[in-house]
Amino acid sequence: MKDIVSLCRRYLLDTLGMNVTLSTLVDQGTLPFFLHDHYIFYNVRLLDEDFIVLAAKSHAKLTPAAIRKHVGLVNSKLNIKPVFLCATISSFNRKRLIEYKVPFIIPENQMYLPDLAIDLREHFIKARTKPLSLAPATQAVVLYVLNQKITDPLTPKELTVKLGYSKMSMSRSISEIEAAELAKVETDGNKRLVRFDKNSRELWEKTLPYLKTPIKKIRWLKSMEDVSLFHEAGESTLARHSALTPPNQPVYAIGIGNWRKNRGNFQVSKYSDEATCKVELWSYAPGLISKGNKVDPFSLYLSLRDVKDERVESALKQMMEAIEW
DNA sequence: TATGTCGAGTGCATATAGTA
DNA sequence: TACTATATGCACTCGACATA
Repeated sequence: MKDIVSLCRRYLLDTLGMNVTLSTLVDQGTLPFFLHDHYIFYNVRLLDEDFIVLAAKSHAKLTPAAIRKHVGLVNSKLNIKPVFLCATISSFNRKRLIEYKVPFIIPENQMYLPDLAIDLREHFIKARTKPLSLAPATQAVVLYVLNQKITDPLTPKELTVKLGYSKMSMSRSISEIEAAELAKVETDGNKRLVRFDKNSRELWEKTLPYLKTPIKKIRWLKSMEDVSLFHEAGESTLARHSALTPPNQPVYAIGIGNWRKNRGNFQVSKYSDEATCKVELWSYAPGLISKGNKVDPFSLYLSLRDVKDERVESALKQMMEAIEW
Protein backbone atom coordinates (compact mmCIF):
# COMPACT_ATOMS: atom_id res chain seq x y z
CA MET A 1 0.00 0.00 0.00
CA LYS A 2 2.89 2.30 0.78
CA ASP A 3 4.08 1.77 -2.80
CA ILE A 4 0.92 3.03 -4.44
CA VAL A 5 0.93 6.09 -2.18
CA SER A 6 4.50 6.95 -3.12
CA LEU A 7 3.70 6.26 -6.79
CA CYS A 8 0.75 8.61 -6.50
CA ARG A 9 2.89 11.35 -4.92
CA ARG A 10 5.46 11.00 -7.65
CA TYR A 11 2.80 10.98 -10.38
CA LEU A 12 1.25 14.20 -9.04
CA LEU A 13 4.70 15.78 -8.88
CA ASP A 14 5.54 14.73 -12.45
CA THR A 15 2.22 15.69 -14.03
CA LEU A 16 1.02 18.69 -12.01
CA GLY A 17 4.31 19.81 -10.46
CA MET A 18 2.73 19.49 -7.03
CA ASN A 19 4.67 18.07 -4.11
CA VAL A 20 1.79 16.71 -2.05
CA THR A 21 1.54 14.81 1.20
CA LEU A 22 -0.92 11.98 1.68
CA SER A 23 -1.62 11.73 5.40
CA THR A 24 -3.64 8.93 6.92
CA LEU A 25 -7.20 10.04 7.66
CA VAL A 26 -7.59 10.67 11.39
CA ASP A 27 -11.38 10.71 11.68
CA GLN A 28 -12.10 7.26 10.22
CA GLY A 29 -14.72 6.28 12.81
CA THR A 30 -17.58 7.95 10.93
CA LEU A 31 -17.06 5.74 7.87
CA PRO A 32 -18.94 2.43 7.53
CA PHE A 33 -16.79 -0.45 8.69
CA PHE A 34 -17.03 -2.44 5.44
CA LEU A 35 -15.26 0.34 3.54
CA HIS A 36 -12.12 -0.36 5.57
CA ASP A 37 -12.05 -3.84 4.00
CA HIS A 38 -11.60 -2.25 0.58
CA TYR A 39 -9.67 0.97 1.11
CA ILE A 40 -7.10 2.85 3.13
CA PHE A 41 -8.08 6.51 3.51
CA TYR A 42 -5.74 9.48 3.14
CA ASN A 43 -6.14 13.25 3.24
CA VAL A 44 -4.57 15.23 0.44
CA ARG A 45 -4.66 18.87 -0.64
CA LEU A 46 -4.61 19.60 -4.38
CA LEU A 47 -4.77 23.09 -5.90
CA ASP A 48 -6.05 24.54 -2.61
CA GLU A 49 -8.82 21.99 -2.29
CA ASP A 50 -9.05 19.16 0.23
CA PHE A 51 -9.69 15.63 -0.99
CA ILE A 52 -9.95 12.27 0.64
CA VAL A 53 -8.15 9.47 -1.22
CA LEU A 54 -9.67 5.98 -1.23
CA ALA A 55 -6.62 3.83 -1.92
CA ALA A 56 -7.87 0.43 -3.04
CA LYS A 57 -6.39 -2.45 -1.04
CA SER A 58 -7.19 -4.73 -4.00
CA HIS A 59 -9.00 -3.45 -7.08
CA ALA A 60 -9.90 -6.94 -8.29
CA LYS A 61 -13.30 -7.13 -6.62
CA LEU A 62 -14.27 -3.49 -6.99
CA THR A 63 -16.60 -2.83 -9.89
CA PRO A 64 -17.10 0.73 -11.17
CA ALA A 65 -20.65 0.70 -9.77
CA ALA A 66 -19.37 -0.33 -6.34
CA ILE A 67 -16.67 2.32 -6.42
CA ARG A 68 -19.27 4.96 -7.32
CA LYS A 69 -21.39 3.86 -4.36
CA HIS A 70 -18.42 3.92 -1.96
CA VAL A 71 -17.24 7.31 -3.18
CA GLY A 72 -20.76 8.72 -2.71
CA LEU A 73 -20.91 7.28 0.79
CA VAL A 74 -17.58 8.81 1.81
CA ASN A 75 -18.64 12.17 0.38
CA SER A 76 -21.92 12.15 2.31
CA LYS A 77 -20.29 11.09 5.61
CA LEU A 78 -17.25 13.40 5.57
CA ASN A 79 -18.38 16.15 3.20
CA ILE A 80 -14.96 16.07 1.50
CA LYS A 81 -14.48 15.32 -2.19
CA PRO A 82 -13.28 11.73 -2.62
CA VAL A 83 -10.73 10.42 -5.15
CA PHE A 84 -10.37 6.73 -5.98
CA LEU A 85 -6.75 5.52 -6.21
CA CYS A 86 -5.58 2.18 -7.58
CA ALA A 87 -2.57 0.70 -9.39
CA THR A 88 -4.14 -0.42 -12.67
CA ILE A 89 -7.46 -0.16 -14.47
CA SER A 90 -8.94 -1.70 -17.60
CA SER A 91 -10.06 0.66 -20.36
CA PHE A 92 -13.62 -0.56 -19.83
CA ASN A 93 -13.63 0.30 -16.11
CA ARG A 94 -11.90 3.61 -16.80
CA LYS A 95 -14.72 4.50 -19.19
CA ARG A 96 -17.35 3.54 -16.62
CA LEU A 97 -15.71 5.61 -13.88
CA ILE A 98 -15.65 8.63 -16.19
CA GLU A 99 -19.31 8.03 -17.11
CA TYR A 100 -20.13 7.95 -13.40
CA LYS A 101 -17.99 11.08 -12.88
CA VAL A 102 -15.96 9.28 -10.22
CA PRO A 103 -12.65 11.12 -9.71
CA PHE A 104 -9.71 8.72 -9.86
CA ILE A 105 -5.93 8.56 -10.04
CA ILE A 106 -4.03 5.68 -11.66
CA PRO A 107 -0.33 6.51 -11.04
CA GLU A 108 1.81 6.61 -14.20
CA ASN A 109 -1.33 6.15 -16.24
CA GLN A 110 -4.32 8.45 -15.85
CA MET A 111 -5.84 11.09 -13.61
CA TYR A 112 -9.48 12.20 -13.81
CA LEU A 113 -10.40 15.01 -11.43
CA PRO A 114 -13.43 16.80 -12.92
CA ASP A 115 -13.69 19.18 -9.95
CA LEU A 116 -10.25 20.50 -10.85
CA ALA A 117 -10.90 20.26 -14.61
CA ILE A 118 -8.08 17.72 -14.88
CA ASP A 119 -8.27 14.77 -17.26
CA LEU A 120 -4.78 13.50 -17.94
CA ARG A 121 -4.24 10.21 -19.70
CA GLU A 122 -1.10 8.60 -20.94
CA HIS A 123 -1.53 4.95 -21.64
CA PHE A 124 -3.48 2.05 -20.23
CA ILE A 125 -1.60 -0.61 -18.40
CA LYS A 126 -3.38 -3.86 -18.76
CA ALA A 127 -3.63 -5.78 -15.52
CA ARG A 128 -2.17 -8.94 -17.00
CA THR A 129 -0.28 -11.54 -15.05
CA LYS A 130 1.40 -14.77 -16.05
CA PRO A 131 -1.17 -17.56 -16.06
CA LEU A 132 -0.53 -20.63 -13.88
CA SER A 133 -1.73 -22.85 -16.72
CA LEU A 134 -3.13 -22.25 -20.18
CA ALA A 135 -6.85 -22.49 -20.92
CA PRO A 136 -7.75 -25.51 -23.07
CA ALA A 137 -8.35 -23.23 -26.07
CA THR A 138 -4.91 -21.66 -25.58
CA GLN A 139 -3.29 -25.06 -25.18
CA ALA A 140 -4.95 -26.09 -28.46
CA VAL A 141 -3.48 -23.00 -30.17
CA VAL A 142 0.07 -23.73 -29.01
CA LEU A 143 -0.17 -27.42 -29.87
CA TYR A 144 -1.64 -26.55 -33.27
CA VAL A 145 1.35 -24.27 -33.94
CA LEU A 146 3.78 -26.96 -32.78
CA ASN A 147 2.22 -29.74 -34.83
CA GLN A 148 1.69 -27.72 -37.99
CA LYS A 149 5.13 -26.08 -37.60
CA ILE A 150 3.61 -22.65 -38.18
CA THR A 151 6.05 -19.77 -38.43
CA ASP A 152 3.85 -17.09 -40.04
CA PRO A 153 2.05 -14.69 -37.69
CA LEU A 154 -1.58 -15.55 -36.91
CA THR A 155 -4.56 -13.33 -36.17
CA PRO A 156 -7.41 -14.27 -33.81
CA LYS A 157 -9.67 -14.49 -36.85
CA GLU A 158 -7.42 -17.02 -38.59
CA LEU A 159 -7.29 -19.10 -35.41
CA THR A 160 -11.08 -18.91 -35.15
CA VAL A 161 -11.37 -20.40 -38.65
CA LYS A 162 -8.68 -23.04 -38.12
CA LEU A 163 -9.60 -24.24 -34.63
CA GLY A 164 -13.34 -23.57 -34.53
CA TYR A 165 -13.31 -21.56 -31.32
CA SER A 166 -15.02 -18.18 -31.11
CA LYS A 167 -13.05 -15.02 -31.83
CA MET A 168 -13.39 -14.05 -28.18
CA SER A 169 -11.78 -17.26 -27.02
CA MET A 170 -8.95 -16.80 -29.51
CA SER A 171 -8.50 -13.20 -28.42
CA ARG A 172 -8.21 -14.36 -24.81
CA SER A 173 -5.85 -17.12 -25.83
CA ILE A 174 -3.52 -14.64 -27.50
CA SER A 175 -3.55 -12.55 -24.33
CA GLU A 176 -2.61 -15.63 -22.32
CA ILE A 177 0.17 -16.50 -24.75
CA GLU A 178 1.48 -12.95 -24.49
CA ALA A 179 1.29 -12.99 -20.68
CA ALA A 180 3.21 -16.29 -20.55
CA GLU A 181 5.78 -14.82 -22.98
CA LEU A 182 5.38 -17.75 -25.36
CA ALA A 183 5.22 -15.56 -28.46
CA LYS A 184 5.49 -11.98 -29.63
CA VAL A 185 2.15 -10.21 -30.00
CA GLU A 186 2.11 -7.24 -32.34
CA THR A 187 -0.59 -4.99 -33.74
CA ASP A 188 -0.87 -4.09 -37.40
CA GLY A 189 -3.51 -1.41 -37.63
CA ASN A 190 -6.56 -2.92 -36.03
CA LYS A 191 -5.22 -6.43 -36.44
CA ARG A 192 -3.50 -8.34 -33.68
CA LEU A 193 -0.74 -10.70 -34.77
CA VAL A 194 0.75 -13.47 -32.69
CA ARG A 195 4.18 -14.47 -33.91
CA PHE A 196 5.74 -17.63 -32.52
CA ASP A 197 9.36 -16.61 -32.86
CA LYS A 198 10.90 -19.51 -30.94
CA ASN A 199 11.87 -22.72 -32.66
CA SER A 200 9.58 -25.69 -31.95
CA ARG A 201 11.75 -27.22 -29.26
CA GLU A 202 12.16 -23.90 -27.43
CA LEU A 203 8.42 -23.26 -27.66
CA TRP A 204 7.62 -26.74 -26.32
CA GLU A 205 10.05 -26.43 -23.42
CA LYS A 206 8.87 -22.94 -22.54
CA THR A 207 5.20 -23.94 -22.77
CA LEU A 208 5.45 -27.25 -20.94
CA PRO A 209 5.03 -25.84 -17.39
CA TYR A 210 1.73 -24.25 -18.46
CA LEU A 211 0.29 -27.34 -20.15
CA LYS A 212 -2.20 -29.72 -18.58
CA THR A 213 -3.36 -33.18 -19.50
CA PRO A 214 -6.11 -32.93 -22.11
CA ILE A 215 -8.00 -35.80 -20.43
CA LYS A 216 -11.10 -34.64 -18.59
CA LYS A 217 -12.73 -38.04 -18.09
CA ILE A 218 -12.39 -41.70 -18.96
CA ARG A 219 -15.24 -43.78 -20.33
CA TRP A 220 -15.42 -47.47 -21.25
CA LEU A 221 -17.34 -48.59 -24.34
CA LYS A 222 -18.88 -52.01 -24.82
CA SER A 223 -18.37 -51.67 -28.56
CA MET A 224 -16.77 -49.19 -30.92
CA GLU A 225 -19.33 -48.49 -33.62
CA ASP A 226 -18.23 -45.28 -35.34
CA VAL A 227 -14.46 -45.12 -35.14
CA SER A 228 -14.38 -42.01 -37.37
CA LEU A 229 -15.46 -39.86 -34.40
CA PHE A 230 -12.40 -40.90 -32.42
CA HIS A 231 -8.64 -40.59 -32.59
CA GLU A 232 -6.42 -43.38 -31.43
CA ALA A 233 -4.76 -42.29 -28.18
CA GLY A 234 -3.06 -43.35 -24.96
CA GLU A 235 -0.88 -46.44 -24.84
CA SER A 236 -2.33 -47.60 -28.20
CA THR A 237 -0.70 -44.65 -29.98
CA LEU A 238 2.37 -44.67 -27.76
CA ALA A 239 2.98 -48.29 -28.80
CA ARG A 240 3.25 -47.10 -32.41
CA HIS A 241 5.96 -44.59 -31.45
CA SER A 242 7.97 -46.95 -29.25
CA ALA A 243 8.62 -50.55 -28.26
CA LEU A 244 5.70 -50.50 -25.79
CA THR A 245 3.28 -53.42 -26.03
CA PRO A 246 -0.16 -52.21 -27.12
CA PRO A 247 -2.91 -52.56 -24.46
CA ASN A 248 -5.55 -55.29 -24.77
CA GLN A 249 -8.30 -52.69 -24.89
CA PRO A 250 -7.51 -50.04 -27.49
CA VAL A 251 -7.54 -46.42 -26.30
CA TYR A 252 -9.31 -43.62 -28.15
CA ALA A 253 -9.77 -39.89 -27.58
CA ILE A 254 -12.64 -37.56 -28.44
CA GLY A 255 -13.32 -33.89 -27.66
CA ILE A 256 -15.73 -33.61 -24.75
CA GLY A 257 -18.10 -31.41 -26.79
CA ASN A 258 -18.26 -34.00 -29.57
CA TRP A 259 -18.84 -36.71 -26.98
CA ARG A 260 -21.84 -34.84 -25.52
CA LYS A 261 -23.31 -34.36 -28.98
CA ASN A 262 -23.06 -38.08 -29.75
CA ARG A 263 -23.23 -39.81 -26.37
CA GLY A 264 -26.67 -41.28 -27.12
CA ASN A 265 -25.01 -43.37 -29.82
CA PHE A 266 -22.48 -45.09 -27.55
CA GLN A 267 -22.87 -48.17 -25.36
CA VAL A 268 -21.09 -47.02 -22.22
CA SER A 269 -20.05 -49.53 -19.58
CA LYS A 270 -19.43 -48.79 -15.91
CA TYR A 271 -16.85 -51.55 -15.72
CA SER A 272 -13.62 -51.78 -17.65
CA ASP A 273 -13.70 -55.58 -17.75
CA GLU A 274 -16.85 -55.67 -19.88
CA ALA A 275 -15.62 -52.97 -22.25
CA THR A 276 -13.92 -53.44 -25.59
CA CYS A 277 -12.17 -50.08 -25.56
CA LYS A 278 -11.24 -47.15 -23.39
CA VAL A 279 -12.23 -43.59 -24.38
CA GLU A 280 -10.55 -40.46 -23.10
CA LEU A 281 -12.74 -37.35 -23.15
CA TRP A 282 -10.46 -34.45 -23.98
CA SER A 283 -10.87 -30.79 -23.15
CA TYR A 284 -10.21 -29.97 -26.82
CA ALA A 285 -10.91 -31.96 -29.97
CA PRO A 286 -7.83 -34.04 -30.86
CA GLY A 287 -8.70 -33.69 -34.55
CA LEU A 288 -8.06 -29.94 -34.41
CA ILE A 289 -4.37 -30.58 -33.90
CA SER A 290 -3.61 -34.00 -35.25
CA LYS A 291 -3.08 -34.56 -38.95
CA GLY A 292 -4.16 -38.21 -39.04
CA ASN A 293 -6.40 -40.58 -37.10
CA LYS A 294 -4.02 -40.70 -34.13
CA VAL A 295 -3.61 -37.99 -31.50
CA ASP A 296 -0.58 -35.73 -31.87
CA PRO A 297 2.58 -36.67 -29.94
CA PHE A 298 2.58 -33.53 -27.77
CA SER A 299 -0.97 -34.08 -26.50
CA LEU A 300 -0.15 -37.77 -26.10
CA TYR A 301 2.85 -36.87 -23.95
CA LEU A 302 0.67 -34.60 -21.78
CA SER A 303 -1.99 -37.30 -21.44
CA LEU A 304 0.53 -39.87 -20.19
CA ARG A 305 3.24 -37.90 -18.41
CA ASP A 306 1.68 -38.49 -14.98
CA VAL A 307 1.49 -42.27 -15.45
CA LYS A 308 3.82 -43.88 -12.92
CA ASP A 309 4.94 -46.82 -15.01
CA GLU A 310 8.55 -47.25 -16.06
CA ARG A 311 7.56 -48.79 -19.40
CA VAL A 312 5.33 -45.82 -20.25
CA GLU A 313 7.91 -43.31 -19.03
CA SER A 314 10.59 -44.96 -21.14
CA ALA A 315 8.31 -45.12 -24.20
CA LEU A 316 7.39 -41.44 -23.83
CA LYS A 317 11.08 -40.54 -23.66
CA GLN A 318 11.69 -42.60 -26.78
CA MET A 319 8.81 -40.88 -28.61
CA MET A 320 9.91 -37.36 -27.67
CA GLU A 321 13.50 -38.07 -28.69
CA ALA A 322 12.29 -39.14 -32.12
CA ILE A 323 10.41 -35.89 -32.81
CA GLU A 324 11.85 -33.93 -35.71
CA TRP A 325 11.83 -30.40 -34.41
C1' DT B 1 -14.47 15.04 -42.92
C1' DA B 2 -18.14 11.75 -42.33
C1' DT B 3 -19.53 7.24 -42.48
C1' DG B 4 -19.39 2.27 -42.83
C1' DT B 5 -16.92 -1.98 -41.95
C1' DC B 6 -14.31 -5.03 -39.43
C1' DG B 7 -11.22 -6.73 -35.80
C1' DA B 8 -10.62 -6.78 -31.07
C1' DG B 9 -11.64 -6.28 -25.94
C1' DT B 10 -14.80 -6.26 -22.12
C1' DG B 11 -18.38 -7.61 -18.55
C1' DC B 12 -21.80 -10.60 -18.02
C1' DA B 13 -24.38 -14.92 -18.90
C1' DT B 14 -24.61 -19.74 -19.31
C1' DA B 15 -23.45 -24.61 -19.19
C1' DT B 16 -21.05 -28.01 -16.95
C1' DA B 17 -18.32 -30.29 -13.48
C1' DG B 18 -16.49 -30.73 -8.97
C1' DT B 19 -16.98 -30.50 -4.05
C1' DA B 20 -18.74 -29.86 0.60
C1' DT C 1 -28.52 -30.07 -3.01
C1' DA C 2 -26.22 -25.86 -3.06
C1' DC C 3 -22.28 -23.55 -3.87
C1' DT C 4 -18.04 -22.67 -6.45
C1' DA C 5 -14.87 -22.98 -10.28
C1' DT C 6 -13.99 -23.36 -15.04
C1' DA C 7 -14.60 -22.62 -19.90
C1' DT C 8 -16.68 -20.39 -23.46
C1' DG C 9 -20.16 -17.57 -25.90
C1' DC C 10 -23.13 -13.25 -26.31
C1' DA C 11 -23.91 -8.53 -26.77
C1' DC C 12 -22.02 -4.43 -26.84
C1' DT C 13 -18.49 -0.98 -27.52
C1' DC C 14 -14.25 1.02 -29.19
C1' DG C 15 -10.79 2.09 -32.47
C1' DA C 16 -8.40 1.74 -36.96
C1' DC C 17 -8.89 1.83 -41.63
C1' DA C 18 -11.04 2.48 -46.23
C1' DT C 19 -13.81 5.07 -49.10
C1' DA C 20 -16.91 8.53 -50.76
